[in-house]
Amino acid sequence: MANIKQVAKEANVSVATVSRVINNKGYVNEETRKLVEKAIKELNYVPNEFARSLYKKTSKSIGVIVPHLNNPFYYGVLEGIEDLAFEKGYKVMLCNSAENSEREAEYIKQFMKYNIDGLIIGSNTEEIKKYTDLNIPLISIDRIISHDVPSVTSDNFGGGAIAAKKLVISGAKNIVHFRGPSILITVLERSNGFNSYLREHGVTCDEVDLAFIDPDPSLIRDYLETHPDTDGIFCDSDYIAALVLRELQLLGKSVPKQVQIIGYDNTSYSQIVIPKLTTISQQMFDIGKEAMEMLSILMNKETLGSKHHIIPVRIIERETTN
Amino acid sequence: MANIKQVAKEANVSVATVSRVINNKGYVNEETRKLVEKAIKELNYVPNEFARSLYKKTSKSIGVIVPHLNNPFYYGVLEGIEDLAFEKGYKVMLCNSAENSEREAEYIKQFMKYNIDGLIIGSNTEEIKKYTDLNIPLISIDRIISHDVPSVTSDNFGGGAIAAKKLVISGAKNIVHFRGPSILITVLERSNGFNSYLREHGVTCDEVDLAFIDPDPSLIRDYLETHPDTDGIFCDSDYIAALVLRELQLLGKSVPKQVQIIGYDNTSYSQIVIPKLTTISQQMFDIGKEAMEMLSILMNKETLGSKHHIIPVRIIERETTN
DNA sequence: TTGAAAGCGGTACCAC
DNA sequence: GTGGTACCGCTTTCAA
Repeated sequence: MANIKQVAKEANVSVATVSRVINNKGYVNEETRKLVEKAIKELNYVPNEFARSLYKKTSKSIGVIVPHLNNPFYYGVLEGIEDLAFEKGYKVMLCNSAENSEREAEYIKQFMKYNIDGLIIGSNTEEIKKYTDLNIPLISIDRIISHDVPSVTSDNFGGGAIAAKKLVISGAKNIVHFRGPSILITVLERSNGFNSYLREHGVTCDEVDLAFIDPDPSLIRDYLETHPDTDGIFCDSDYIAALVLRELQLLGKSVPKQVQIIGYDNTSYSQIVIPKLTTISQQMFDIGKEAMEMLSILMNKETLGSKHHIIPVRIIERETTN
Repeated sequence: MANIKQVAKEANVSVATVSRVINNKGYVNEETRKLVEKAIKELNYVPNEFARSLYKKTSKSIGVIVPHLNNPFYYGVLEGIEDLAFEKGYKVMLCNSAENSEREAEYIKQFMKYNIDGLIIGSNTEEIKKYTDLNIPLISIDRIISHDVPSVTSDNFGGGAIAAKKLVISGAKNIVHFRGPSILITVLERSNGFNSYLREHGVTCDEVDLAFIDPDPSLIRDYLETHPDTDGIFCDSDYIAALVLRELQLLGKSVPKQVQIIGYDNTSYSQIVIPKLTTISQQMFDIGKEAMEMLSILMNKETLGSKHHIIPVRIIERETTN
């Protein structure tokens, strides 16, 4: 691998001049520039980012922490982040914390060794202080971890409310919410939105907590068997909704005639089942993009207009509701 | 951020000694070590990896190029890679080429700026030379790109053959293969395995090419409508299989009585439909892990026992076959 | 067992 | 416009 010195020698100039050329900075004669560029090409020279970063104390890279990878939500968010980061010239160092606190800590340490310029967190494992102590620009996604830490979240409350509204308007009376794990703030927000609309309209509802990863179908079956009059179901993911639909069909229920279902996320699950799922669509890509946009503002030492951005959701009506 | 000098000052020793302590290398008095460790703790010191890499010309990081992210196969492979990489102390720089050659080239340039120690490619966009010219340890996943480049692939030929065998034994006569795009070598290998078993047993089959991302259901419907006697279907992904199942059900066909279906990948799609899909399971995680294992051998300048590893597949019989 | 110092590959200031 | 050079933070000889 050629270095700047060799290029300088080849072009018969000093390293300072080469540096000016590759950074497009300061005065350099057109002739000289041509010479240098020729040398660069000939030697196949690529500037060493370590040396550069060592001096500049910035790395043009950011860290992203997500709790899993096998989940369309984080997946989409990640794509949004990566897309804009690439455009802005930032590298993404990915940490899949796998819900493991030690793993996450080790990753953060690595991140710091690499002088990351900013961090996007979508994780529940650590206390806020661990992140703020890092003293670098910080954006939280999917939940607000503190008033001070800027965030991009999906409108979970609104999503719950929209689902409730649809179910109520369509005439459901006996409603159940198959939620994600209720330790998650996002799950609670959705619940709150869902319940508050129902309460206002004099409807009550049951709640069943399920894991997002590998939810246990027997919990669903048990509930449905013991509550045969259920006629409206809200699920915190399309995957759960597909599982619910499956159990209902095995029980001989007709959807949406006897029971209506609303899923969440608008993933491909919602389109491969019969009938296709009505679902709440989160703009994952937009969440990621917005987070990167805000982080980049912070990294440029500018200030954010508003700190907490909420990305709207919308209902996609398909065939599991009337 | 504290640096080595400050630590040295705090501990009243030279930077050389600090370096010896953090690297656990060379002689250092037990007393002095304690002193240094105390200073490190007090100043919350983390060695700067840029400076270190600059000197050592190695980065303890690898590059991984995948053609997409929204695909359970690459997803699983990535997890396998990441898992072992983390264990071995390597950072993973991810490139989602998004099937875009320019994007990939830009990423490779970035990788080189960061002195990656090795590269894992699972991409079809570039010619081999582009990769081998990099002159760093290289592993190809999912396909063999050249005799010289070590690879880890899934037993696609075997997967096709197993599916064919199952269908033939279960009595299917009019068989169709809903494939991925036939420009992909993996798709062709599966086809070859599938067809060669069928040929040996005197059965022919049709082939319909579909996109892996967003396959068009109307192509499936058209085929099924014009070939009502179809009784055995092999699909190159569970997602395609789920779509096929959906169309069959809409046409009033009973599965597996009238038509049998075999999917591919053993993803969650296979478990949410009724009936559950029989499918061919690829060990994505193992593929990733094996690739990282081989790469790490190469990076340690050791030589590989065998160059091309084929990871076996297995059939998971569920409810769409007899 | 420890320290001084050269050097890894760049950047940017200061002279000319 | 261009070149010399100190310096970024760390590793590793070499000498003491």
